[in-house]
Amino acid sequence: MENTAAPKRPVTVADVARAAKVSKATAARVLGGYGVVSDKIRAQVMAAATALGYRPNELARSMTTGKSGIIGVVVGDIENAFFSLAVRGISDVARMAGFNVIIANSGEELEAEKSAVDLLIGKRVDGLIVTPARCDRMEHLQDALRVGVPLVLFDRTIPELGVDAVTGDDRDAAISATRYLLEEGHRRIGYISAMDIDGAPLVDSRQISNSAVRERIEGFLAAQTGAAPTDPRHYVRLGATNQQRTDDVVKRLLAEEHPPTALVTSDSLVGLRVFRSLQSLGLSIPRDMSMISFLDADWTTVTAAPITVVDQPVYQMGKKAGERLISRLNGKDLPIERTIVKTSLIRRGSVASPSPAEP
Amino acid sequence: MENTAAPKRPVTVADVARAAKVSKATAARVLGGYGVVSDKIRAQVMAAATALGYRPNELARSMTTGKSGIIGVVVGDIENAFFSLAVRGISDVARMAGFNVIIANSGEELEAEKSAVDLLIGKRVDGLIVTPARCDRMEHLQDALRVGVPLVLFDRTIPELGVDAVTGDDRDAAISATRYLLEEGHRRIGYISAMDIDGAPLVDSRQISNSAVRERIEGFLAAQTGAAPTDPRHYVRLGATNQQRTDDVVKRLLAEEHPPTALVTSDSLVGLRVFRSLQSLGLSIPRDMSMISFLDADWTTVTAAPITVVDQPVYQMGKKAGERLISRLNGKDLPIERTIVKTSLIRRGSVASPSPAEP
DNA sequence: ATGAAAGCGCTAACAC
DNA sequence: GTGTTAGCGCTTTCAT
Repeated sequence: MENTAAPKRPVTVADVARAAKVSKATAARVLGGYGVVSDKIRAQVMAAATALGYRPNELARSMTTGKSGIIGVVVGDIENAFFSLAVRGISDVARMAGFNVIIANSGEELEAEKSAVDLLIGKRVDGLIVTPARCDRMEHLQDALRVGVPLVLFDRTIPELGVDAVTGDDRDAAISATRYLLEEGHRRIGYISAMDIDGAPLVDSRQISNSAVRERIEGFLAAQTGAAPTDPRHYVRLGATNQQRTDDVVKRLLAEEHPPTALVTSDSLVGLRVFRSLQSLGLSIPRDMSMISFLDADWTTVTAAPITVVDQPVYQMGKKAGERLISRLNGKDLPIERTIVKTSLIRRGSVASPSPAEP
Repeated sequence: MENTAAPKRPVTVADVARAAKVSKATAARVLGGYGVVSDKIRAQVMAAATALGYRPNELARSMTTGKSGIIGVVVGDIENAFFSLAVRGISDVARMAGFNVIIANSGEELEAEKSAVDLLIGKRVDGLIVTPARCDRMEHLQDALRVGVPLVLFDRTIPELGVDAVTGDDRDAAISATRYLLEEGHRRIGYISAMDIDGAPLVDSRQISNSAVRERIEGFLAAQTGAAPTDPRHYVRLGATNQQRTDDVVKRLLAEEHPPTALVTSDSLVGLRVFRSLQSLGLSIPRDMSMISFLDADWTTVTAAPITVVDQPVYQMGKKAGERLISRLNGKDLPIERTIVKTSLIRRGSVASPSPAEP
């Protein structure tokens, strides 16, 4: 006897109401779980509902309530372990709070980010968590604010925007990592990041539009004040966006008259690429080159010498961002806040003293 | 003078119509890009729209058209590189075709998968791509079909369901990997997977509810017919769901009277865990133990001996699944089809002949 | 080519 | 407690 046929037209509250011989409002009340209904009627309606195979139309529901129950998340690249872990954190708290998450990829491109935000607003998401590709372009984010969509920034911050942000303690983390290398005797340290601009030495850190990268570099430079024999900016290189470009960056760095004896890499993807470059150049870590990478990624524990890393509690960061947003969605009127999540240095085996001792 | 104030109440077609001094229908026509309107009026309306800062309410739009423009994707674990890559493939083709993707995590749990499917149907997704946690439970998927939501299975298949599926050539892949080990002289080969059941030796492969895992194991066994001195099922172990349980599984396997000389791991996460177990036991690859892992993951290229892997073109698989679904959404009436994507063995450095030669 | 009016499925006032 | 009635913002006949 099975389930009664294929209802091409979906079952609505009206259908259920009719079957249960009650008004639409009453049926809606039990189906929607609001208002008050007698147990008897409730049972009647439920019976009718399951018999007909009723499923609420969330669209219609959202439409009348004005809430979609969806949180929009715009990340730089979902393939990056950093973002997938963060998304997991966000999703977990979201699910607990009864929200769903819709994810969009910006590919770290401003235009894609813009249209993603636009689209999510069109879908009437209740709130937005965004990893802004650039911290100097925020019209689309102001748009979101203007239409009243709560926004939390993730990993990077835009102070002028006046919204919550959850980031790592990037400056401090970079300082710790750099100091550690300094203590181990390194005097020429390279810093490699993935920003999509040329691989030439850095001139002014303010030209870097990604606040996390910028702060990391500023910490890196600050830690070396008075300690480095030459301008440490000389060893800051951007543009490690893929393996080939990373190979170039690394090669050029090593071709310097006084090449660095240690490398700091700005995230786990760059770290992996740099590791491969070094590998293909036949350099051994930490004998020929020391290195520290940001993010405690999978691969850092299985290399011949496990990699010393700056451990960012990414999952926690995601959770924090989610919690913050959800608090706002639940009407809590909190002050704007930048949540800075502490990181720690995990010392493993990729750092050693430089072989030819420095003066 | 900036943008005119903060419109707490969003701008609707009616507002635009009023401002442009045309009827709601006309405004809707140009805003929605359908029907016919004179250029003059079109310009008028557009002007009014931008002036007021109109943004379409996609919810209302979906509500009346019955299409949400959303594809729902239910994956086992978004943190797993396998799934994030696949999602990327799906998203890319979806975006090109004008669809959005909403992702849900099942954590490989049937119940979570059920409610995810339910919820997505409630949100009126246009179609569904699901990685079924179990291939023997499909009521919720039949539900989807019953309400008319097109469905494509990913990575695993459920023949009885009669829907499209995109999978790897798991059986063949396992056969190739196993044969290769056989050719290298291995006679006792372990197979480790992550199914959430006990780590005891396998009795009957039909008890495995994940079709990909099952087929892999069947291929593994088939390849050894007549080649292995003992029943190869003895060396098939499940339950490597986390590092500790993997350590246990590996230890027990090595404690056998005749321990295996090579290991095949069912996916990159299990592979990583097994690698770590081996590492912590002080075993060197491939000297003390050979291994082959499924999936060409990041970490497999940076280990001291890079890992030989079964390379699954996951991104392509994701794209295929997306394309298939979108074709159906666009009304194409295709026959049910199981798309099997060919994999290949990438020989790197983790396989060597077993040290004490076998009789 | 444009306008008027009727819904989509649901919730939310407001009566009874 | 339960029923009645209005919409939400959009698309879509059906006239004009």
